[in-house]
Parts: sequence; structure tokens; C-alpha cells
Amino acid sequence: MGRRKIEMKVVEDSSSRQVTFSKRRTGLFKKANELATLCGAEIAVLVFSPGGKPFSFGHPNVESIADRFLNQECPKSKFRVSKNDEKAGRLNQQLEDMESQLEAEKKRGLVLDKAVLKAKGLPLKSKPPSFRELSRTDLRKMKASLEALRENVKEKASEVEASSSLLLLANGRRD
Amino acid sequence: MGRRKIEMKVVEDSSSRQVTFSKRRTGLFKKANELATLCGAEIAVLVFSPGGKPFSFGHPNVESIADRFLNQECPKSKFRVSKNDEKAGRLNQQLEDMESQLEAEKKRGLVLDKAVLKAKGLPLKSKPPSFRELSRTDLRKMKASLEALRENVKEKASEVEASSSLLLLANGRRD
DNA sequence: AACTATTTATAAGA
DNA sequence: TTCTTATAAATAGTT
Repeated sequence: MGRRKIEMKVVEDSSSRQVTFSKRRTGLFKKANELATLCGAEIAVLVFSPGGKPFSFGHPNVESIADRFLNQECPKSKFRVSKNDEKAGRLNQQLEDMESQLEAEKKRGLVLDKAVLKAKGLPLKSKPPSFRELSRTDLRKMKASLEALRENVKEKASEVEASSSLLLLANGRRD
Repeated sequence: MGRRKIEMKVVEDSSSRQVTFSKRRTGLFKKANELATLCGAEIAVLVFSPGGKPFSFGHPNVESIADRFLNQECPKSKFRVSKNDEKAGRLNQQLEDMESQLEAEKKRGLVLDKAVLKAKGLPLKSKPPSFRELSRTDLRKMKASLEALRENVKEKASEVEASSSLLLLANGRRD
């Protein structure tokens, strides 16, 4: 967003990449702070530079938020919950995570590997149920499928055919 | 960034706040994805909406990054490391985290509580050493001080005097 | 969910 | 690296 538009691919020049990383990391943290401030949201941003150095922003702090995410599935010892919503929370969150990534990769112009669809265990109806209606097992299958898909997309982005079926499934809630 | 500049404080109207949250969360995830793509960085963004709903973005995925952050300090059983840099990694990261927050709160116009300075254990030289020169104990003290300071700032932002000494210390590396 | 007037973020350049 | 500037992007208020 400056003198000219840049391609959304890795910046090859090491020096430029370092400058870009530094500037954009600052910008990202600022945006995170604004979101937390304006909306009262709790946010953690964790970044490892290409060199492996850690940076982070957290409101109110990184650890509580990270722990909350990582432990969404099993909060110690509960007898049981009224619905399976609580149990699905963690997986649901992971799915949203992967959705974001898939959306991003889709917009980046990558094509999807149709073969992955065969590997997954869901029936893939034309109108998938809302996430709240999915069983924990279904969510696990979807998560595994999405992970496999993402790996696939990354590894052979240029040799596979386009297929948006799984994306549609992942976006089911908005249909 | 729109029809007019807005104050950096919580959006009072519930409906507007929801819209702002949705728009800005999308923007934040986009920025995170761009940083990961352009620089090859590993990034996780964790967000809990005011209503407690979880959202996240991760490249390559949230869990590996969150775990990596949470476990930086004690990677099981090591005999020892060449320097104390490795041991300080986790604390250093936390300090950077709090620096970001302090910077943000400073820019938000909050004043700092001078009393907190007395509670901390560091000598507070005019020219503090670089983080790499600080001992693990020093880092712990600074971390505790910064945490106390942040709590203090949040709890009585309007009744304390301004004091930038600790901020200067926290920003020592740039001096 | 779309539309713009503006404010921000930032790619280059100094 | 830090500052400046021309432009691309994000988004607040509207419809």
C-alpha cells in the first residue's frame, strides 16, 4: 500500500523482506489493539519471524488467551454438558481457523485438489447442516479433511484441478 | 478510516460494535495472512468476541504456533544451553508482548503510576542494558513489574501521575 | 450487503 | 535504519 501495488507472494530480497516484516508486524499489532479497544475483544497475536524470533501482542495477555483456545475441548473434569456444543467448541474454532486459511488461499488464486474430497468421510450433501448440527465425529472428519486439503494445496498448487465443493461445505453456515 | 475519524475507545452502541468487530476481525486476519505470505512468517491470531465466541487464523496452523510460544521456556529436559539467551526467550517474548501493550496504552492517552516503579527490583539506570545482557532474574523482575504496571494503569488510569521512566526502560533497545 | 468519503497503512525512496 | 511521500487499502457512516 505504497508507491505501488505488490504481488502477494514471498518477497525474495532478504533485506526488503526484513523491512516489510518489521513494518507489517507493527501494523498488525496496531490493528489488533484497535480491535480489542473498540470492541472489548480478547486478542492474542503470535508471530515467529522467518529467522525464528518470537513476537506477540495480547489483550489482556497472550497466555490466558492461548490457554483458553488450547483447552476449549477439555475443561478438567465435567460430568457432562447439556449439548455437544461445548465439546465441539474447540473443533469448531479450528474449522473457522482453517476456513480463514482456505478463503485466503482461494483468493490467492490457488486451485483445490479434487482428490482430497474422496478421502473425507462426510456424505457432502448439497445443503450441509449448520455447524451446530454436526456431531463431534463429523467435525473431526471435516477437520482432518481440511488439514489434508491445505497440505495438498500448498504442495502442488499448480498441478491440480479446481474444485470448490469442500470450500462450499466449509462455508455452509453462510449458505 | 472512513467517513470520519473515530475515538479509540469502546464503541458504545451494541449494534455498531458488532459490525465494527466483524469488519475489523476480517481485516486483521487478512493482514496476518499477508504478513505470513510476504515474509514466510508463522502467525497465529486468536480472538474472542465480546460475546465469547472464538475466531482464529493460523499459518501454518494455530496449535503448533501456540504450543511453541507456551513451551518456549521449558523444552522438557535439557542439561544446559550455551548462553542464557535460550532460557530468556520466553520471557523476552512476554516482555515484547507487554511492551506492545504499554505502547498501545500510552498512545491511548493513559498516564502511568509512578508508585509501581518503587515496587520493581531493577536499578533503573539512565541507559539500561540491551535485553541480551539482562539476566533471567532481571527479566523476571521486569516482567512482574510490567504486569503490575499494566494492572495499575487499567485500574486507576485517571487518578495517577504521568511517569514515563518504566516505558523508557522497556524501550531500552531503541535508545 | 453495498457504497464512498476519508483515514490509515505502507512500498519506495531519501 | 528512520523519515518522507505517493498510493494502495481499510473502514466509518450511509443506503
